[in-house]
Amino acid sequence: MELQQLRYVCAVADTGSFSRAAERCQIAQPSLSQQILKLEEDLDAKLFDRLGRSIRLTEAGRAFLPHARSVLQNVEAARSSVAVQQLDVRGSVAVGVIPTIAPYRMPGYTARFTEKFSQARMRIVEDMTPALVEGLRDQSIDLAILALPLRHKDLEVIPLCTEPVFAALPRDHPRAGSDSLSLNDLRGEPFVMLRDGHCFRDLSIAACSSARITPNIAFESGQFSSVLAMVGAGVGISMVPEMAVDPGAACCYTRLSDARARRTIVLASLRGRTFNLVQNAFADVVTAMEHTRRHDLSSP
Amino acid sequence: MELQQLRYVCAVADTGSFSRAAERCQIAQPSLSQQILKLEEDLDAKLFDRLGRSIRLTEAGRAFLPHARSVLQNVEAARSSVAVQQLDVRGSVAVGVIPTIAPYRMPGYTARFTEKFSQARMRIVEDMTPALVEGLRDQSIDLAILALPLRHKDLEVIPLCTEPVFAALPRDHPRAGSDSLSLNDLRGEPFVMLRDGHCFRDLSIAACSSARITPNIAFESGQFSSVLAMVGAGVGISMVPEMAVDPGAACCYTRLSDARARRTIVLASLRGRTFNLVQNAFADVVTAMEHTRRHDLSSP
DNA sequence: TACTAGGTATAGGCTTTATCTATGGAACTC
DNA sequence: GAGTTCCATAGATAAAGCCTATACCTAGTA
Repeated sequence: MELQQLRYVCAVADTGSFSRAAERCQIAQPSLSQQILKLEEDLDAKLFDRLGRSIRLTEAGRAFLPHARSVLQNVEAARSSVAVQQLDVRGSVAVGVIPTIAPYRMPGYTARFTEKFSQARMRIVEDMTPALVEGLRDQSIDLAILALPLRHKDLEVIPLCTEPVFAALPRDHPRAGSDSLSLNDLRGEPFVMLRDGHCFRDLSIAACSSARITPNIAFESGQFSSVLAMVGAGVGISMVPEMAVDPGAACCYTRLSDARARRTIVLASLRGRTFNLVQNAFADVVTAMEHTRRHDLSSP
Repeated sequence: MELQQLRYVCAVADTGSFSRAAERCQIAQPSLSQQILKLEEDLDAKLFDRLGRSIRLTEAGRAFLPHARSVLQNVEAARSSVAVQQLDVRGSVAVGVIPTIAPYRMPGYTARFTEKFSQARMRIVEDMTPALVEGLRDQSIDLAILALPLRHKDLEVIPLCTEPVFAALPRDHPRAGSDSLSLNDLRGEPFVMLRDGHCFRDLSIAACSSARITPNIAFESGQFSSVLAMVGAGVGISMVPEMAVDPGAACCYTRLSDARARRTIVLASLRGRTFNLVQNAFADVVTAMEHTRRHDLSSP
């Protein structure tokens, strides 16, 4: 049984004639005849009585016809369900973001995105990198904004920006106000760091390692605002990415010259995944905003 | 979109793998891959994400899948609706019969038929030939039992029996008790005849014409029982087919030797029509019973 | 790193089949 | 009785489905 055959049956039932049905179906009459015969053979039942000039449904035909119509309607429903889904601006997107980016970027992303897609359902998950990677894999989140390095080959990343890392020093620190600073200059200082699990902690420690420093960690916190507060209180020094630099905190910031003192933010997704309209749009917003930011910074 | 493609999609969704789906569908994996790709192209949407080893439905796929399953179920429903209809012993049959046969044969037919098909719905229409022919054409009746001649090329007839015609004479008629009689012997007698419209009236008049008689019609009635009663009362003579011969009536019967004095009963149906199980069974019962009757009459 | 295994996409050939044109045959019309 | 209409049949052609072989990719492993 083929869908074409069902279309032909319906056409014959509607027009009451093989010839007119063939015309409506845009095929030659013998082709339609053959397909009807083939279907009848397949079903082992005649569907039409050929009574000279007129064609009439047999009882089997009357039993079959509503099902045939139903199948064809269903096929159209299947087709349009996909089309609607493809264009649906009410789709949903789940975005993961690490805590050391979330407060600085997500408000801007979501505001811009919601302007254009007010009907979309958006879910934001703030968690650390391993949880987000897992989320991408099990598709509980669609996109993630996080920092390199990422050594998962099943993920696809789009670079968003690379930002310098700044040393955060108490205002009364001897090096406060320096034009330039490297980690080597901070050897032996007590460090305030993010808690274990934060990728920026790993980045910081890796940068220290490159500078042959084993940091002496005096305090740990889960967020930069606490870190900066502790630095301002003189507990130690720290490193923060540019976006976390807060002039309101009682710290001095100096850009670190170390090659490793850079953080690259990326938009990550599962390699090979397909996205809906809303998900693609969110990704577009994020990349466009970061592109604009680079442009704004470099031009003036 | 083809039904095969829908089967493949369901198989992939069920097994989570193109290879296993191909195995289940009894085809080579590339063939299945091609068909899925073709469908995706047709729908202009990816249905599956190929993520290395595992396959997952996209959102479009999730939207599409239930419709695909529904279509396939519907196709099966269509197929089985025909199969059930073909085998349904609860089908219906409408049988037309002319009044000059009905009382003599229908009781036997229906009794035998109902024995085997107690669940069938049977409708019996007793009317004269033109109405029955019209009924066959508009399919308000499926089969008709009537007498030749029938010169409608759109009808198909199966002969059931050919019976002699008897002269019915009052018991005190001079020719009553004759071994042999022809219409010529009855020239000038007053005739009792069926009313206009009955085909046996036409047959009777045609037989008279062949014998060069223009019957003088003294009385007309709608049924043989009245005819015979009038004959017995001496109103006139008449002609009746063998099955109408009633020893209980006050008549003498003598077989007419005229070549035209014969009635052929047939089972008629619309040429090219298709019958359900019950209709075929009724036709079988009728022909079998008439065949048996001929056999019973000829053998002893 | 290289190699194997598991899985999908691509390429090329073969076979089936849906469609076409031309024609036959039956029934209806003028 | 010729012409028309309509469905079925026959033979040819072109498309499409399926096959085998193979390339390609990822993941796991020596």
